[in-house]
Amino acid sequence: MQSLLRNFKVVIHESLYLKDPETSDLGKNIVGESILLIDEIGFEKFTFKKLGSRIGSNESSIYRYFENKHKLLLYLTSWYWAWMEYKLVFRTANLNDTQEVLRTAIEVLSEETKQDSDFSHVNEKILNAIIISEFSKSYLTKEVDKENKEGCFSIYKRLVGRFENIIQNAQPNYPYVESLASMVIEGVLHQHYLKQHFPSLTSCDETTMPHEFFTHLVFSTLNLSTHE
Amino acid sequence: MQSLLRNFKVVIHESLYLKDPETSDLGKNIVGESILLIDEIGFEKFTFKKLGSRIGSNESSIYRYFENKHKLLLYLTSWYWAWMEYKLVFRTANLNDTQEVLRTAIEVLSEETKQDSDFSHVNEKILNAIIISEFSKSYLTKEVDKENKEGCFSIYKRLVGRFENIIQNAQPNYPYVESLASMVIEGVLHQHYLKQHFPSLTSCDETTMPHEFFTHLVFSTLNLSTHE
DNA sequence: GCAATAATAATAGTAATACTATTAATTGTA
DNA sequence: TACAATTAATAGTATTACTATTATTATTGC
Repeated sequence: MQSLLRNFKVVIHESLYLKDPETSDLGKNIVGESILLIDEIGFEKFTFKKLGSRIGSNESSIYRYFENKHKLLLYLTSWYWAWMEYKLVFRTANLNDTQEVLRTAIEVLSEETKQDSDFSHVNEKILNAIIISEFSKSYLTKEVDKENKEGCFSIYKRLVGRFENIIQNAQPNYPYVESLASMVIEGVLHQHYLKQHFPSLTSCDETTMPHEFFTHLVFSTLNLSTHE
Repeated sequence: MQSLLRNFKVVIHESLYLKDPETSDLGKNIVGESILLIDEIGFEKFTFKKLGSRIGSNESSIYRYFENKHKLLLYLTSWYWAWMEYKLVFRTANLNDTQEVLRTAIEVLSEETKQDSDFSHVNEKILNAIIISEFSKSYLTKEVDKENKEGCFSIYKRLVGRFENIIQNAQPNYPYVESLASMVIEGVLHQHYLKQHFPSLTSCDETTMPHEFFTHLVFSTLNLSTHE
């Protein structure tokens, strides 16, 4: 997988940037370091000025790549979901059994990113961490409908759509595919967050992984046995 | 219920305010109008200055009640969850069957607030709307652990705890109560948001209510029949 | 009814944010 | 070498998120 990922280039909707950050060292640096800085100080306190001084570059140079920090967040989240989609498709590719596909999909969606796969300027482990705490902020805004029309969330929606298909294939009669798919993808992030900050509100800990909870949930909701 | 609610006074942890807004007209006005203003322009663009000019009062006067806008949001969300807890307890009070209690609880948690119950300065319908789009922002911050220790989220945690008990009573063997409870409460808000802004990602629409999806989900996960 | 006290309003001021605009310096490429 | 594109540096603006001070208005205690 490592080597395959080396050839993986994320295609991000061009309304999310002014200049494609993949086309220059500065651009890659902006993306790579913004992930680390957002993780350290949180999105609210993150500014282009701070990022500039961190990468030894100027505030205004960053503005040539991204309109503002919100668009940068949209870029990073799109990157993450494109990467997740890639993992999902790859890991379920050669499976024949629809239930096996479903089980694997839930695993891919809910597993922690253990280590930086290190095929690019992006640290996926830390990107995963900021998705858990910042993703919601990318769409819980007053501009959501406008940005949605512009295609800012298309990668995420495509991923949810893929997961919907996987669910539907495993259980063609289930009537709430869309809600189940979106709830699991969002719920996984939420459970990871609770594990870190509100342990009393989750059953997930060192011994119980989110994926166990979600596998049980989805399979019993779909009236399928988990073979466990 | 209307008349009972008239006697209902929400007790909010005092670390969330500098001066209890319930003790003056200005305070009540701050709370009441902040809900409307946040709903109109969104939490990011909401400022005490704008609120001040809206209520014909001064910015600095608002600072005597709330340390900053984040604390005000914590106050409003606590108020909402306290009100929800009240509705939950009240509506499940005289039910004997544990499954009936569970069904009702899911209904209370996932139903839309249809109209302002008008027993206070708070418009619950609009408060419900801002909870859907702003609640996550109250805890997805770098200060979450510190504020959690101070008790800022205790009402919410208590509500989740109550729902956990309801689930556990209906099915004592279920191993993921905490996660199921927290996921449903959060998931309800998420499905409502999707319904408004990403209809393709949810099965909920004019004819299908979130509560149907969640009832089916919870009952099948707990291996209980829904009698439907 | 008056004084004391508390609450509110008005004003001013600060550091930081979220940008935009202009010009200068550097680098790549034909 | 030249000229185009990129990046850096500087400056500037309006707004935000406050704090501090003083003035005014209400409330309550005696």
